Amino acid sequence: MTELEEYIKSYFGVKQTDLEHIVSLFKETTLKKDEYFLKTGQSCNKLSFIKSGFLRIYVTQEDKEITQWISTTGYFVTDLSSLIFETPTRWNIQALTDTELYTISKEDYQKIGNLISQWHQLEKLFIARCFTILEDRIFSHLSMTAEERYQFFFNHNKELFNQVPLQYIASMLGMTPETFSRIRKKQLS
Amino acid sequence: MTELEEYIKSYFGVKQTDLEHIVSLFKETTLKKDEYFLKTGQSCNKLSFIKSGFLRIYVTQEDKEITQWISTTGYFVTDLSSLIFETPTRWNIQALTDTELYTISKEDYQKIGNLISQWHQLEKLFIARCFTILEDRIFSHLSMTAEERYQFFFNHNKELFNQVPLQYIASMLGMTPETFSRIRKKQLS
DNA sequence: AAGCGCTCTTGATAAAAATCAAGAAATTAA
DNA sequence: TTAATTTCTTGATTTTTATCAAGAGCGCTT
Repeated sequence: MTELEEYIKSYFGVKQTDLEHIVSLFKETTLKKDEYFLKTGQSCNKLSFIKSGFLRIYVTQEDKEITQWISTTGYFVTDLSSLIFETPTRWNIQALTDTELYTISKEDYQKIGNLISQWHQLEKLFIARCFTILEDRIFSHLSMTAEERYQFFFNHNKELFNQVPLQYIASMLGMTPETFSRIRKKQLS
Repeated sequence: MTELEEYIKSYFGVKQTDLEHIVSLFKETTLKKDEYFLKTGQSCNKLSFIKSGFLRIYVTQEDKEITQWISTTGYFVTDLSSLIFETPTRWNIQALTDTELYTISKEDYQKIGNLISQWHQLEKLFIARCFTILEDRIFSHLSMTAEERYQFFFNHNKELFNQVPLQYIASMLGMTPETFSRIRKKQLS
């Protein structure tokens, strides 16, 4: 679980004994391609760190799917709102490829707070970071055209473009696959 | 400061002595119309609860202004990212009307954590709530047309429509004032 | 290798939204 | 109250994006 340790250490700088304790609560799990991590209506009862693979967060709305995000190696996946407030989730989270995860249950996750004094502080920082990412995303919708959103996302996530179906990236950027394809053609030439 | 007390009590359910302590750290402040709460590039060093009035959060970009949000009575105003990570803010926050606030400095705010054991836990919940709101907003951009966003926002924030310039609401919903005006005309008839 | 399903591309067309420009309407100031 | 300023509306036009439809490319399976 070196990657997970590295992540927690670098982001949260907890001391070694706490770090080991936290990491020990995560178990290795896997998902086969197309299996679900979470389904609409369920309450999210786990948090996972992605060791390898891709997961797509989406909803189905009137016969079409809207992809909210694609998560991959080195990031966490969960439904924060559902995990924290114990509400039913709106999202489906499905594996786009075979996926390896380090997973902690909600119960164990909640226990950490009792064992490590600064945990809520760290959690706060983690959620605040997620908040900041969303804030940037909203701003991109208020201030950029589809083409600009494409360009910006491409510059920051080149790898993704040859590893997952492009239609999902189109959706998460708020455009149709056709528009995505036309913009892409322009950028390539 | 009854409103502020009510808010903290109902959202965070802290015990009475803690509640009084927290509230005592807030000071009454005011802003005249058009004065700034925060300006682009500054580090946000305060958190305020709005007693009365309206504040607009916006940025200037290539000669035009993009409004990110309008905050009003009964809500908090700050730049969370800047407050927590001590980074320079991208936003301007300006009073749209004369405004009364209950304001706590970053220093005092940070002190609460040392004095009230569950504070970070409560902070976490607060930020998670903000996260959820942004998540909904992104989803509205991925799944709704300008007209649908108008309708949805109108249904949930009717009051705002006759209290602040509509161009700002247009901008925060991601459309031009002209488009906003045309949609509005349709909805009125 | 042929057939199937899925993804991506392309073209034609329609719809949505932005832009530009002018003028009302409403607010604020003199 | 009138003038000045700001905000909102309207129309004409352009640009952007979505929709619809068809076909190309590609990997899988058998």
